[in-house]
This record gives sequence, structure tokens and C-alpha cells, in this order.
Amino acid sequence: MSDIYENVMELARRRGFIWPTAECYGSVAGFIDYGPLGAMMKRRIENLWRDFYVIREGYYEIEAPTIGIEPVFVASGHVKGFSDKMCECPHCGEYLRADHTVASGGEDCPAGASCEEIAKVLERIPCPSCGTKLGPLVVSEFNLMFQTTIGPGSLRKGYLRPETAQGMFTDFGRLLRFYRDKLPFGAVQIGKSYRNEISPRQGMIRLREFTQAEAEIFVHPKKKNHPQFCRYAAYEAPLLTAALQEKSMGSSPLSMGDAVRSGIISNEYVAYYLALTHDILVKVGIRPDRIRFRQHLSDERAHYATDCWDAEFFSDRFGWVELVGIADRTDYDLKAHASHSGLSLTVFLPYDTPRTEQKRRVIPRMDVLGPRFRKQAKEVAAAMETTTPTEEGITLTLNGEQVRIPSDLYEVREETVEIRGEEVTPHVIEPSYGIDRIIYAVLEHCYAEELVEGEVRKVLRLPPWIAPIQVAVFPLMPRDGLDNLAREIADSLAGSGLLVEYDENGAIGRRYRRQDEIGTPYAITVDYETKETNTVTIRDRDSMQQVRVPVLGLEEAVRSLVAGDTALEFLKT
RNA sequence: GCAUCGAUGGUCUAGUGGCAUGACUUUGGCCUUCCAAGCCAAUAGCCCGGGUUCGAAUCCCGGUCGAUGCACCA
Repeated sequence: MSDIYENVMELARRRGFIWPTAECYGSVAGFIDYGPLGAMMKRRIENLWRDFYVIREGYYEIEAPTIGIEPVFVASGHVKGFSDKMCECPHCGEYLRADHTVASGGEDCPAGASCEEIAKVLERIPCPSCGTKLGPLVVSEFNLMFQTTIGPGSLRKGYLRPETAQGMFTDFGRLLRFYRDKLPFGAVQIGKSYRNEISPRQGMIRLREFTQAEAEIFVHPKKKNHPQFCRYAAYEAPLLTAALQEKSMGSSPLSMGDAVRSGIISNEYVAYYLALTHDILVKVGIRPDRIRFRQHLSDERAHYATDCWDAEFFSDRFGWVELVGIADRTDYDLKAHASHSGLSLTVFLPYDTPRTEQKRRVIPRMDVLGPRFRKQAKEVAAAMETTTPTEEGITLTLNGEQVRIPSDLYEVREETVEIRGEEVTPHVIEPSYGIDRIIYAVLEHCYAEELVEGEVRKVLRLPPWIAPIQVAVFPLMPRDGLDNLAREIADSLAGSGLLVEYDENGAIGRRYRRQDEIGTPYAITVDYETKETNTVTIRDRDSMQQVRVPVLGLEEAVRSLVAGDTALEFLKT
């Protein structure tokens, strides 16, 4: 029982943070339940994320269904790209990635090869596991998306979304109008996503149903300067660049301003959200000395992303684990949805001063063209408009035939056209957070065991604003009116929006320890002095120090302690 | 998915083909004027399904979950 993961998860189970799902039927890997304290802590972390992205950045939250219809994921590439072709060795039973096996066997397969075609190639290849020639076998698709059907009759395919991002893309037109046709703007979503992992292990780290918090920020492709960049220009974060990885070196701290100037981070937007992410991760309780930002190497980057960074935390159990991905997805997603849906997903950006252009326009005289060319008239007219007429008229190539159009079939007009702006497909900056992993990271980094007077004290040093229970209230003894007094104080604190736990059971020390273990930052004790001087003590979880404060103004004092606006020593009178 | 190992109250654990240990926790009571004190009592358990057997928590088979290795991880 020395393993940190075991210790943390044991506590999380026992005290109601994380439970195996549907335990009475034996649970399933890749799914978890959040218990009472876990659900509250998760909510607080999500709200802190909202404080940054929705309130400070001004990117409103939307909520799309978790089930998406098939065309959405055809356009996004998930139907094709999210599936692996798998096969099983008929001799040793090893489960293999078909394409990897083909490649490692020195053979070639066309990119879009079907299962049958790949199976044929595989027949000649020895199994990488047992060495026997594979021979005839079946290759099957394993799509990481959960599939379902919509409505009775099973006609319409649906998928549980593998990321929340698509909702922001499919709502792009509406969002654009909501933000009154101006760039940049952004939208966020916090919600469940689903991936049917082949073999999830590592508990909370790889789930089949997980919570993502994603922001999609739509920016001008040529103006990737964040308007508030100065806020983070001097902010330092440990960067593990692609170059450093190739030299097998560790991360080194760099300011965002320098990183952009030297071209290490491709633009201010990516750098800004990288710093903001660091800010958030530290604020929720992850140790700053165990955070790094790793740049994707060119071969692991999705082909459309120009720059991609993962925020990782170091786990004593799992090593470096990805928590957040920050990518510049360019115009890939919007272009894909535009071409699949047939809608134009662009922003009209007016120029500061409209340009005027002289244009010579060919205007076909349809009243003459119609009778002459009949069904082909429309086609001819369209072709004429793109040509430059000469004095002899226009010569067109129509279905391989030369057609002469005399000048009496059209007019040529000189026009002054005013060009007020241009249609632009925005680029997308996407910070994508794995909330469940962040919760695990916080639990692991905040968990501590320390020796106090020969006994082990387990304490969860959660930041006060993340702790599920914010303050505990105890009567020193459950009698002499101390209990009633303590109950009144607990009620009034609850009335001011704090989550309070009242406890009169057992020795006072035991009650403190119970709260230590679930991370409650402050404990208020009503003692005999309270009756005389109308004061109580506030005990700090981490230092175990107590400060005596007046009951008058207690709510405000506790609220500012929990918000992190005051330190306990400043309440000393 | 394959291979190996494992699964006993909430937690940690003893143990066995025939009444299932102990400790901690929790709850109630007594006691107690600040860090898991003490005393009394109570609650609560053999992962699930099938087989063998007079009898299975124990042996066998299958499944689930967990650990480790391999594979997988957009």
C-alpha cells in the first residue's frame, strides 16, 4: 500500500469522491461514478474554468446534444479516421493493428484499402508475436465511436460524440450572428464525450465516458494576435519544444512573449491559452513544478494543425500525462463542414476603406440567345460572362466545339464595382481540457500523509475554492448549549452560500482528521469562551493553527478565506 | 484482446470442503474543556454465474473488476 495511486483512489472511494460505476452489478472498465464529494469538487473545477473562459474571455457556453448525426462525423473525419482495422492472429490469438502489421512486415497497402484487401496482404506476413505466417484471416473495423440509431426503424445512424468540439463548428453560422459578424469570437462547451477504448486501464486516466471542457476560438487567419496578449506576455511556463525532445532534453521555462518572438510558439493565441492553461492548472491545485507543455512532434500532429501543445502533469504513478491539448486547427474543420453541408461558413470582413475596381462586364442578351441556343443557352451565357470579348465577338469552347458568338448577342458594359470586404474562413484555436484527468491530478498532488504525534495524518491539501466542503463547524462538547450555538453558526454560514458540515460526533481531534482527509480547508469550533466573548476559533487544515475571531462578521471572514482573498493570519485581532 | 497473478464487512486483514477471524472506521450510549484518548454496545463481509459434492466462500469452468507484461491509446 505504498503506491500513491492506490492510496489516493482508496481514499477517493472510501470518502465518496470516485466510485466504480454500477458496482452492484460488478462495474465496467472505463466508466466511473462521481460520489457526493467528487461531484461537488468537479463542479467547482468546472466553474473555475468558466470563470476564466466564459467570464474573463467572454466566450459563451453552449450545450449541444451528446448524440450527433452521422453527417457531422463524416465531415469531421471521425467515421473514417477514428476507426482502426484490427485482426487476430489465427495461431497465437494476438490482437493486432492491421495497418501496423502490414507496415512492419515490409509490405505496402494503399491508403484507402478495404478490410478484404488488407487481409490478402496480411496472409503473406508472419505474425509479429509468434512468427508464424498469418495465412487466411478476417480484418474488421473497430471504430472508437459508440454507434446508435435514432428513432424506430433504425434508419438514421447516430454516434455518441467523441469530442464536444463539433457542436461549436456546426453552430458556427448561428454563433457568428450572435457575435454580430465580427472576429475574433469563441464558444465553449463543458460536457461528456465518449470513446469506446479497446482496453482502458489506469482508472480515471483513460475513460470511455469522460468530461471535456473545450473552447473553439475563431480568429482571422492572418491576425493571430491576441488583443489581451500583454496579460501573459511576461508569463513563464516550462516548455518542452520539439527541438528539446529530439535532443532528449527536459523542459525549460520561457516567457510567452519570447516564445512567440523566437517562433517557438507559432502565434500569440496559442501562447496566450498556453499561459492561461498554466494559470488554471496551478489554481486548481496541480503542483507547478510538475507541469510542462510539450510540443507535438511533426509526425504526431494532426495533418491540419500547424502547432499543437499538450499540457502534461507528472504523476508518481503514470509519469507524464496529458491534461490539456492546445492546437491551432486552422480552417480545417470549418472547411470540412462547409463542403459537406454546402453552406458557406465564412465571415464577411469589410475593408477599412472599400476598394473600387473598374470591371468590364459581358451581359448576354438572353432574348436572342434563348431561341438560338435553346437548352444550351444558360451554359453559353455563363461561359460568355467569363470571357474577354474581341471586336469580332466571342469564341467559346462548348463541349469541345468552337462556338462563335457575334457581338449583337451581348452588350459590354464598363462598371465601377465597389469591393467592401472579403469572405474569410476563420482559423480555430482550440484549448481542450480533460476534466477527469485534471481531477485525478489534483487529488494525487494534494494528497499527503504526515506524521503527527506518532500517528499518520492523511490530508488533502485542496485549494479552498476547490474543496467540496468549505467549512466545518464543531461544538467542542455536544452539550451546555455549545451544540445549539454551533448549529446556529452553521446555519448562518450555509445561508451565505457556503457548503458547511456540522459535526458533534466523537472527540474533537477525530472530527478535525475527518475533515482533513476530505480537504475541508477550515474548521470552526464553538467552545466555552464563545458563550462569554462571542468568539470562535477557525482552524487551518494545513498548518493546524487556530485563530480566534468574533462571531460577528464570521460569514464574510470565511467567505473571503475560501475565495482566497484573505489569509488566516490577517484575521488575528 | 492475449498471458500471469489476485478479489473475505466501508477500510486493512486471518483462515478453511462442514459455526468466517481480528483491527480500524461508522452508529448509539457513557466519559471527555482542542487534534483519530478510554469504556460498553450495535451495524456490516467470502466479486458474479454455472459445475462437482450430502455440503462450495474454499475445488473446477466461464464472466466481471483490479495489478503486471504484450498489443492498443484518434
